[in-house]
Amino acid sequence: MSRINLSERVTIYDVAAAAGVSTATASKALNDTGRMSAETRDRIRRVARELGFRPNALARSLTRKRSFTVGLLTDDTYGRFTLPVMAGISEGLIDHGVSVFLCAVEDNPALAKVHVDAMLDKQVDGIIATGKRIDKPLPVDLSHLSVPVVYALTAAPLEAVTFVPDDRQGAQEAVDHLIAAGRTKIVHITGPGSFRVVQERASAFAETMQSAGLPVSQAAILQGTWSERWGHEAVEALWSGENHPDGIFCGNDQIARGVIDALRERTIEVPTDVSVVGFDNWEIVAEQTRPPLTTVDMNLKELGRQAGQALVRLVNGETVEQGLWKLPCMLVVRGS
Amino acid sequence: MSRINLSERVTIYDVAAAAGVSTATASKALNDTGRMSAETRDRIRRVARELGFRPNALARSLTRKRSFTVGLLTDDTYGRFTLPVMAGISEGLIDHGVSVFLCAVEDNPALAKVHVDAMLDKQVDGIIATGKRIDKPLPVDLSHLSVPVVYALTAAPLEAVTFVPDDRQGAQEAVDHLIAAGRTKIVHITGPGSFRVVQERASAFAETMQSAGLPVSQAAILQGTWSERWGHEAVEALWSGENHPDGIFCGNDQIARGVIDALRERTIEVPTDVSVVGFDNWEIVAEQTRPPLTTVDMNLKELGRQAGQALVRLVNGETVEQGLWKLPCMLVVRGS
DNA sequence: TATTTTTGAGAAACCCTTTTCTCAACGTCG
DNA sequence: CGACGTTGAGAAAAGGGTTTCTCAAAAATA
Repeated sequence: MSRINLSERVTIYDVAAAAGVSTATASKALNDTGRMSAETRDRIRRVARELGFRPNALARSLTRKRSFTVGLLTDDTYGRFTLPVMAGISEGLIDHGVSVFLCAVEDNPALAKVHVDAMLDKQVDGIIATGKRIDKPLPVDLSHLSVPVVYALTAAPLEAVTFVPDDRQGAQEAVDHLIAAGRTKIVHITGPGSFRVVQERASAFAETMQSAGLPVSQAAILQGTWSERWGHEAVEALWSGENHPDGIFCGNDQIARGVIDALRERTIEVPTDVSVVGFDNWEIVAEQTRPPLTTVDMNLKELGRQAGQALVRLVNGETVEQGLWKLPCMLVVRGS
Repeated sequence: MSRINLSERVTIYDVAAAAGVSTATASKALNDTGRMSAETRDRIRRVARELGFRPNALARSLTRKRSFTVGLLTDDTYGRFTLPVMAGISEGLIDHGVSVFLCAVEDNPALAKVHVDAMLDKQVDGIIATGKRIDKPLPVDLSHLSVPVVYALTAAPLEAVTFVPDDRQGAQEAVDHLIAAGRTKIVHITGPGSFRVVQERASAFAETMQSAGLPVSQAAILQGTWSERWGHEAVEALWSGENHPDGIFCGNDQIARGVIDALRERTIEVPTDVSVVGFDNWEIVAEQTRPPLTTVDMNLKELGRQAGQALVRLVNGETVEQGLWKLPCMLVVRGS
């Protein structure tokens, strides 16, 4: 009945005792459930506030069978894409009172299993898997868990709920921007063909050119590495022949940086002679080029936020349409 | 006494029933506490394994008053330094069965408070604060919490336990490397003086030069921005006068990149004519320069790991020496 | 053989909150 | 004035473990 609380932490027993009611009544007052007079409710709330009562989430989770906690699995420890996604997830979920367990698993299946088991033991309500590439899965199978799973920026089973940037739409916006600027001889300098995003952006490039009635040969798509050096080399190659392009759509910002530098070395004016558009909006690169780089932003933070909210909906028993959610990219127009 | 378990999850009641013992005995068998015959203990364990029993960490934490969970607060959502630190923390703690709550707080004090309160409600055993600069604190005061706090790569109260890279030692190794390569006219091209790391690396540069008996004027330290462009400009400035340096220690890898590019434009050979050393070991930059960049690695992952382990010690009631722990940097020798 | 000690295991309390059920008091209606 | 619906609040169980205490049986000692 009455308990003596020796620890410093204020419990609902303390609140109930101070307000002269039972813990049942106190709980109902604080959660705005049950029936009681308005005065009682207010009094309990006031007492709770004065005592600085904060419910123990562990005990609450135990009865509610909801921990308001989710797990976030990532295989990326160095990349620049994961951090904004994770930040978006964290931000989007804290609004719902949900906390996020961070689990860095590298490419280690054993480590991944340890993390997943630990999360499950801690009764997470759901799991978000995220990574560095949309065409490589995490080193653990999450498809038969007892909790819902959402994927963001990583490879996933077909029937899963997955969020990725809309590379096609982003590429299309980039090319449309070049065309709108009056460019007609446009090439695409991009990364290794083994990346899915390279395929997507390249085919969107080709399609957009065609629908604009512009010629697009296979030679207009140059695959290399994700490096400034490759941007340099590609420009060398292009300008060693005749027929120079007047617009260049680059597969990422680093390549674009190399392209712009190479053009300047050749005293070709950007954007007067040639327009350049990048991809990623990696501000540390895009804002430092001369002129500043026009590029495509993938809205990764928003992507993370949406992934988090989708998971909350699943946890609440609502349905979320399965499959690939492609979130729009946004063209950031700067000076190039 | 006997309970019927309708949910799919296996509880200790199920184990106890299947083994024909009480939950008290089952608990003791599984935790290797209490007294019982070896046969009983083995039998209970075997049954638990067969049933796939995994204890509910929530229930366990409630009685043990240890949640095996810590909070990780960061104000960095884009930087490249935080992710390895976080990964190190996560890795170092999972070995102790500890999970990590990720909280991205930007520079928002209200958001930070929400996160801290949520963590405390969830009974975290401790908190790690991490950020992007060692001279800027997080937007929340963590100094009077009921749980221990450890700081990593962020500004902290003097009496706190804090982990940062040893910038002085790193700078010293860089300069020593240049001296060992026979360089005598060495300059330091670095970032804005408002950064503490700039001060530290610069003064270590000066001291190392002096102890080697080499002249070091104030003009040998050039402060600018953390950009390739500044590396370019600095080289322009240096080579516009007489008396060119034969060794350059750069404040970060981007500056070094700019320096190397500018030198190549002037057909100055690296490392034949001039040796260049960077700082950060940002592989995406350092491995792409021509030649690949010799640079200082801050061992951020290890730093995170140590911060996590220090927190575990504090949580266990062990003492950890207060103050600034400066963890050694490591020179990565490549081609420059 | 009688007494003490050790051993093995279970009953019950506890951790903190939520939730269902019960119940007295009160007001309303016929 | 008796039957009945409301209202306000509490008792108790539940959630899944851990831990302290108790106690009978077995073993050791006298």
